[in-house]
Amino acid sequence: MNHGLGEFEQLVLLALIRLGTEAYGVAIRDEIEQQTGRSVTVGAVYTTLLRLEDKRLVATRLGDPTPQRGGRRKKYYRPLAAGRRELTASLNALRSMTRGLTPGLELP
Amino acid sequence: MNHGLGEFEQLVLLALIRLGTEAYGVAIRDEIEQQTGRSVTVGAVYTTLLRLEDKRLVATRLGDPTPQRGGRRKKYYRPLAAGRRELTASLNALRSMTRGLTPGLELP
DNA sequence: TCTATTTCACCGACATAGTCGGAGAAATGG
DNA sequence: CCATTTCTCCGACTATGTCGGTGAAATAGA
Repeated sequence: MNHGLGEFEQLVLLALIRLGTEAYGVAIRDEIEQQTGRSVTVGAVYTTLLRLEDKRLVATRLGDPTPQRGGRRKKYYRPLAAGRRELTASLNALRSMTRGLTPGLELP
Repeated sequence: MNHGLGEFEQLVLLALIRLGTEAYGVAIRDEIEQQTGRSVTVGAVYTTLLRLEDKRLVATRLGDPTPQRGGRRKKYYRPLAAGRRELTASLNALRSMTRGLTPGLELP
């Protein structure tokens, strides 16, 4: 029986939600770096995305080539209902565990 | 180069903080089960605790035998400064990523 | 005392998640 | 066409997560 999502899986899922229709590999990497300040390689992102897809937590659609040098077709990712549910469950677990703790630790 | 804490490591660290001076194997397991509703084996807890100790994120002290049947000596765990720092960093990353999202996802 | 029973700590083995470097597919500009 | 850019994905390895089970103390009660 499988338990929750790993920490990085959570971050990737959250990036998908933040980016909406513009969520593809490189943008996801950038979003996580921007928001968390920690450096991330695209490779790590794609591997995680692949696994989330295997688990049917995210789905993809292909975009059109963009009119710019190297503008290869992008592959856009979006969370499925199951993915959102898992994410919510993971975050709720943390919320429960942090409830009542000193600010800075508590996840409001 | 190693990045943050895994999800379960976060939960264990949080349980240590919640339990204060009463944090030992079984109590930690129970606390996580109580708060998150998900079932956890003691083995999983001890393995994680061992690894956190290797990484110098937690320290231990031995208690006295308690006056009850089977009241074997407990081993109490407490987070070290480095452990609290790592935990805070992980939680802050999630806070940043959830900021601005619909309630239920956002970690206040 | 000695044995059954309870409470714990920890090991061994395997499954899942995280990380990175680099290969290689498509697209355009010259 | 060929160099260059943007992007996807593979292969290999490390780190985390999980569980079943072993066995060390400790006490209750025969």
